[in-house]
Amino acid sequence: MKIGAASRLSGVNVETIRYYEKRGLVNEPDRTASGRRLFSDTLIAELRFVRRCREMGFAMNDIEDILLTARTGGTECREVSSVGRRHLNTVRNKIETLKKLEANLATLLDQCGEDDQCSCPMLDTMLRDPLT
Amino acid sequence: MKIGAASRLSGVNVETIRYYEKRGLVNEPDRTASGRRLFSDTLIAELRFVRRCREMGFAMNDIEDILLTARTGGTECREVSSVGRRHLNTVRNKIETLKKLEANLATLLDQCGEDDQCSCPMLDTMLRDPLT
DNA sequence: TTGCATTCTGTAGCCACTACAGAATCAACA
DNA sequence: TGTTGATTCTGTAGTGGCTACAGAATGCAA
Repeated sequence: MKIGAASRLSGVNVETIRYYEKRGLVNEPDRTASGRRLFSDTLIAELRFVRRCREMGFAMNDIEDILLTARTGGTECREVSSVGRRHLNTVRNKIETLKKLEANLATLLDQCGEDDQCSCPMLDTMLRDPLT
Repeated sequence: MKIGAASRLSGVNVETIRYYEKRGLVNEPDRTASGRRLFSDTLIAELRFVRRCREMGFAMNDIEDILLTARTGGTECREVSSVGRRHLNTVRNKIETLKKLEANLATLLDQCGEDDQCSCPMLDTMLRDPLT
């Protein structure tokens, strides 16, 4: 099938598919005589897999590693799950950072309240105090 | 003071200071006869403010808006705090997204366990199932 | 055959920096 | 005064993960 159908089936944007190909993330598809890409079911599955990994927040390098592992040595669990655990850590750290940020922001906004003040406590604080 | 000292005092990287200037985020500093930048205390304060906003995750456009408001009309609370509330929403959404992601990842990794399997459940799942 | 949809390649833009190259200037010391 | 090393200067290119074009070619239906 051609790239439009591949895009619909895999959920990956047409431009993004070409980008993945150029980046060497997925294999190059065959071509028609006139140069149009022809996608096999295998390739579609790979695209879908990449999309899911991206939705899980994996970096392209990680996905590349996983795909290489999957293509060459079968699906070696230890290899793959170590990438996964590393990523899970990153995600948890991000959540922690964002939670602190949320708390800080909420505190600042609380000071602002509803009233129509001339000077903004949030602005004042950020101009003056060190924040955690 | 020169850019190195300004960087130490404001906590903003030297290259980043020049970048902010080029972007028009902060005002252009005076120069020595030989072209070196000379930073006033006001400019240092502005840089520090920008750093704090960035640490809170504000986008440069938002910071630009806030600084413009602060420079022209004083510190109008409504203006500033609406930017703040918008940003707080963004942060909360991000946290929610990441939490779902964390749950998904943890589930997948649980299936993998400690054993030395030949096929990886995490990989299998991502190749096959739609994820929430 | 006309006209629209799809696809092609290649390039540039997004964000918020960071990392250089290569030149100039400055400050301290012999 | 000469020299060394630190700092600063401008400008450009790279990062990640796309997205958005331009301009050409091809495919397909009325």
